[in-house]
Amino acid sequence: MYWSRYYIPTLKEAPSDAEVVSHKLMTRAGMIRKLTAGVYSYLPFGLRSINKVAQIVREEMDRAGAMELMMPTVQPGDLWKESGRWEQYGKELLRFKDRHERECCLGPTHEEVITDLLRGEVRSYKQLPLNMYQIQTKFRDEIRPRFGLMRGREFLMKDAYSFDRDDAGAEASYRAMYEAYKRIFSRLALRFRAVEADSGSIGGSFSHEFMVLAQTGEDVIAACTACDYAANVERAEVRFEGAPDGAEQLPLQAVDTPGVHSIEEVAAFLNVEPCRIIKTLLLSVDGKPVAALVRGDRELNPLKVKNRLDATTVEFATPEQVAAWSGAPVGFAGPSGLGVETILADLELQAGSNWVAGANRADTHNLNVNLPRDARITAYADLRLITESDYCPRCGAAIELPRGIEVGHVFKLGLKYSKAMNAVFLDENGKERHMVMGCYGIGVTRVVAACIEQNHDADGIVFPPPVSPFDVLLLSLDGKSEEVNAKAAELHGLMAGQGLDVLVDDRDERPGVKFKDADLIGVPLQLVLGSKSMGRGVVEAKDRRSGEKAELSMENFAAEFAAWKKTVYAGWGM
RNA sequence: CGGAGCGUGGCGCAGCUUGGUAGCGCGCCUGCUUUGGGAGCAGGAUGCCGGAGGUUCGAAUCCUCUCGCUCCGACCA
Repeated sequence: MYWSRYYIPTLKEAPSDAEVVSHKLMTRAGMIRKLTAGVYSYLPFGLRSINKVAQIVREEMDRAGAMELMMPTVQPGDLWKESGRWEQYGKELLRFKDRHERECCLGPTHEEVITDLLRGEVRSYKQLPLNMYQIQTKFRDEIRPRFGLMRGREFLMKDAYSFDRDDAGAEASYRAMYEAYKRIFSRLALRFRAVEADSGSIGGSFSHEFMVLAQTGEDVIAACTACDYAANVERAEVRFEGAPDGAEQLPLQAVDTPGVHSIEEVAAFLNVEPCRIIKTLLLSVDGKPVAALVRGDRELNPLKVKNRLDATTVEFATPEQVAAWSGAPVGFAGPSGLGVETILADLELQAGSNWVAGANRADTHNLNVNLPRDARITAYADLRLITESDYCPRCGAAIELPRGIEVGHVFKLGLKYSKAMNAVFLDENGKERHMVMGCYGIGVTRVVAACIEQNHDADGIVFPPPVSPFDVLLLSLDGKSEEVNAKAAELHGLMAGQGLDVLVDDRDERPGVKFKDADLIGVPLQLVLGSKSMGRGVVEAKDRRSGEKAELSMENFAAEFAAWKKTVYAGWGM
């Protein structure tokens, strides 16, 4: 490919609405253009990268025994009513009516369609297991699209669905996908981690997320420094095995704390450490009041409350609810005498004594609160967010909290959809049974964005070779020289003959422009051909990642290029 | 959804406070020179100043409405 006939509209400046580095660089490198909030056109250069990722995904899905199909983007509302998600899914589901006033939606995911498809086809256990996938445009009307391709409304996703006879089969399908995902992200030369995750709104019991590690990630991972335990902090277990401190229980004492609301204010006013205070969070769990107690220096993980109570919604109480339930304004709720039926306390609170807590009365706190004596605790449970000072729940080693970008998610769906939509088959005994399902997603366009978040420098994108739109960028300086042009064509043909995608920058531009653009667009292997180096019989080579330069002799180019390429790829762990 | 901000040639911005008929840098086109890390000179093209309404002799500028975009928040006991 010759740049003079290709379209890569590079920009010196990023548009002012681009905030994150992948969005800026993808725009500047001529990969994408925004059409409207969260919706992008993929330009030729960007699409090549997307297609490279998609191809690797495809190969590994096929290898794992999944079959590619393609389902519709426009889906009938009736199907979603059948699964119950027409009501559940909320505004992210873009709904509209067709000319016959029939309710429709744009597919944010395809459980309903695939379940509907296979329930009409699969009759016998002999036809199972099945795993089908597609690589297709999804639309999710996000509350707030942002970060370019990282959280768009329209994006390209690979979604796979497995159907099995029983739990053991479903487990095998899940493991196969988990392994396929590890292969995929390894092949893409990304630094990633598979983490335990909450299963979220799609449903199912547990799941794993695949996180591309990057400082700019929206998710925080709790990762063990010793074993391979890793979990989304939303899910990460916190072990507490401390014994009661055995201190003498002092009498409960109310003190005036006028206008003292927050933990920091209480700590300062009463001159106690935040870790000696009980934070009482009032929550509305499926509309009912629940109190959750954690140590003052800790943060509640609402998801743990949700899972503990097997609830569907957990929200922080409004100031009005706080007043009604605790009998005091916000800032003075406490466990003793609290008129809320369900009071959960974090494990850490079981061990301590003589706590400071709100008194459920305006401008008043209690000293020497001892939970067994002064409060009615429904249950002690792991309720809080993990911190860097906690230890691995598996092996006890130190925990670190790197950030990541979720690029893949594997779920066990169980019978959720097969029951709701009556997807059944006949087993060996002629008995009707529900298919056991799993679903597995990879955000293809997000993989490209996440890849750039992870791999860039001050000059631009630093593509890992498997994700790069082209394998080699050959800068042809001195484009007016017949000799240089002929040599460029020769090298292009030679490398293309090795199966490489080669881009030759033959534009009528000054060398500086070409160098800058080369670094910006991030092709991993850069070759420079100009009168100067030609005179010495060499081609200059630069590893975009390390910046290291080499010289390849023209006489022995094929061999020297192959060797150089190998060392560059080795730097990527390939 | 709540809060804040921004819409002016392709991109980045100034002009708006104090109304007088639009400007800068980059990019683009032509020519000459230049050619190893975003060249120089000369010439040139490109704006319904987001849209609608209003005030005014006159609106990019003031007022009202509207559309679009961006950011922040949704951990507070």
